[in-house]
Amino acid sequence: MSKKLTKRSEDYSKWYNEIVSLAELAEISAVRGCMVIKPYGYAIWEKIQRELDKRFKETGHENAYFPLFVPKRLFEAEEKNAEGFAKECAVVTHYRLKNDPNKKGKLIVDEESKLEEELIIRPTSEAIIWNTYKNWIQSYRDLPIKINQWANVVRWEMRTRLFLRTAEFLWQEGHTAHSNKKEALEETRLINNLYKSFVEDFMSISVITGIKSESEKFAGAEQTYCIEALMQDGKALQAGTSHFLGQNFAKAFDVKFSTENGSLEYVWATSWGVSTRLMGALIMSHGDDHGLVLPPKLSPYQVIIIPVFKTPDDLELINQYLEKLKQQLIKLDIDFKIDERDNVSPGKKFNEYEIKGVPIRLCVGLRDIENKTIELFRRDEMKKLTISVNDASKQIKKLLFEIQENLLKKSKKFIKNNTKIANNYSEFKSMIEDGGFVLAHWDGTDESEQKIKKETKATIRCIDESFSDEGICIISGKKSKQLVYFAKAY
RNA sequence: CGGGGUGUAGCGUAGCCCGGUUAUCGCGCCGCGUUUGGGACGCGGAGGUCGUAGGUUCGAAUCCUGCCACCCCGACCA
Repeated sequence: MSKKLTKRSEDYSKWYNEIVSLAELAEISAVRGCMVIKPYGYAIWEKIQRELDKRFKETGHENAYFPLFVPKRLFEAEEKNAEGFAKECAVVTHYRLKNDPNKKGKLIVDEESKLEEELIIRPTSEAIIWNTYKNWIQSYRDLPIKINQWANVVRWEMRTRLFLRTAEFLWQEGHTAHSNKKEALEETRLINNLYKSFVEDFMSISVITGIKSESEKFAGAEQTYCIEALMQDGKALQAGTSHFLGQNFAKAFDVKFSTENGSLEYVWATSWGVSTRLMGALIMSHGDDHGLVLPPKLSPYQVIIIPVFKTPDDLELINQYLEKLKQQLIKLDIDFKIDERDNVSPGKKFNEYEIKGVPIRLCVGLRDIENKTIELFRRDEMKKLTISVNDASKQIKKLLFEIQENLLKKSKKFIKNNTKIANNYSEFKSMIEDGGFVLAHWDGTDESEQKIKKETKATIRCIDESFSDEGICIISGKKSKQLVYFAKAY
C-alpha cells in the first residue's frame, strides 16, 4: 500500500507539513510552539551555516557569542525596540524549584527565589550586545566592529508553523558598529546584497529586494532592507533583513567614541539576520507533488546510489563495478551515499530519496554490469536516463551544475510571471486575490498602507529604491513617488 | 485575549446523536516464510489509564460539570 503526498494544489499547508515530516526535516516537539530539527533537516541547515559563515568572513566579519538572558533594564533601554518585542517575550522570574508540600513527587516554583530583576530570553540581541559594545568602544581606532553570532532566539508567537514561525528558532545575527553614517549604510546594503546572492546562488531562490515601509521596518531601526521571496501558493516570504540602526542604540546605551579630531560622537550601527525560516523558503520554493527538491549545493549529499541485488555476492559485484566511479566522484568533490539496506525494496528507496529531494539518483544492478551502464534519475525534472559507466562522473558533475541553474531559472520565472502592475484599486484587489507580487502606486502614508492591509490583507513587502516613475496612489488618489511591491505574506 | 472546533495505540481514524460482552480499521512496529529494476505479499504477534478530575447510572469512550492540551479563524509576527 502506498502513502501518497497531498498535492500542492489541493491543500498547500497540508502539503508543506507532510514534506517537513516525510522528508524527515523536523517535527513538532512536546514544547509548545517549538520544533525538533531532525538530522536530515539539520544537515541542510549546517550547509546554509557553513556557506554564510564563509561569506561573512570574506567580507570582514567575525563570530562571537553573547548571553541568552537580557536583564529587563537593558532590554527596555531602546524604547522602540523594547516596545516592538514586548508582547512576545519569555521572561525568567525565578531561579529555583522546590518540592510541592501538597503533592508528592511534584515541583513548584520557590517564591523565595524570585529575581530582583527579571531576565528576558532574547528575542534579538541588540540590547545585550550594545551594552557590551559600550565597554569595547572608546576611540575611532576601535571601529568598525563587525560581529556575527549564531544563536537561538525566542519569540512567543500566538500561532506557529514549522520553520516559518516557531517560538524558538535558530539564526545568525550580525551587529556592527561604525564611526560614520555612510559606512554603516554601506554595511547595511552590503549585507542585504550578500543575502540576495547567497539565496540565489546557493539556494536557487530568486528574491526581490528593497526597503521596508515605516510600519514594517524593524523596531528600533532607521531603515530596514530586505529580501522577499515568493512561495508557490502566491504568498510572499521575508527571507532576510538588514537594518540601518542609525545612532539609536548608541544613544540608548551611551556608546560614544573620540574622533580623529578629538570630538565625542555617537557610534553608528547595523544589525542583520537570516533564520531557519530559510528552510521553509526552500521547501515552498522548490518542492513539488513528489516531495522536496534540493539544489545540489545545499543537499546533504548530491548523489544517492541504490544497488539492486538479491544476494550478498551480487552486492559485492556491484560494489566492485562502482569502485572506479566512487573514486572519481570523490575526486570531483561530489558527496554521495550508497543505500545498501537489504531489507527495504528498491522501490521504497526510490520514493524515500525523492521525498528527501536528493538531486541525482543512480541505480545499479547486474543488468547494468552486463551492459556497462548506470541508470540515472534527476529529481528536478523527474527524468530517467541510462548512461555509460565510463563517463558517468563527468556527466553527473555537469548535471549537478545544470540542476542548480535550472532551479534558479524556474524561481526567477515564477516571480516574473507572478508580478503584476495594478493601475487602480479594483484591479489591485483582484490581483492580490490571485496571489503574487502586485506593483502599485502608494502615497507614502501609513494611513493608506493600513487601509489596504485591512481591506485586502496585502502588505507592502518592499520598496525598490531604483524605481522612480511618478503616479497616483491607488487608494487615496494622492500623488505617488513610485511603484511599491504589495503581497499577502507569511 | 475574542469566535469556532477537536482530544480514542507511535501516526491517521470508526464508535458518541440513541449508554450494554473482549473498543474498529488502516499505516507503522515485532516474528517466520516467500520476495527485491518504482512505495512487496502471506501468516502470526505486541501495543490502549478512550486528554484529565468529578458527577449521573446496575453499567460510561458514549450523558452532565469543571479543568487541561491542541487545532482553525481573528489580533501579533523572522
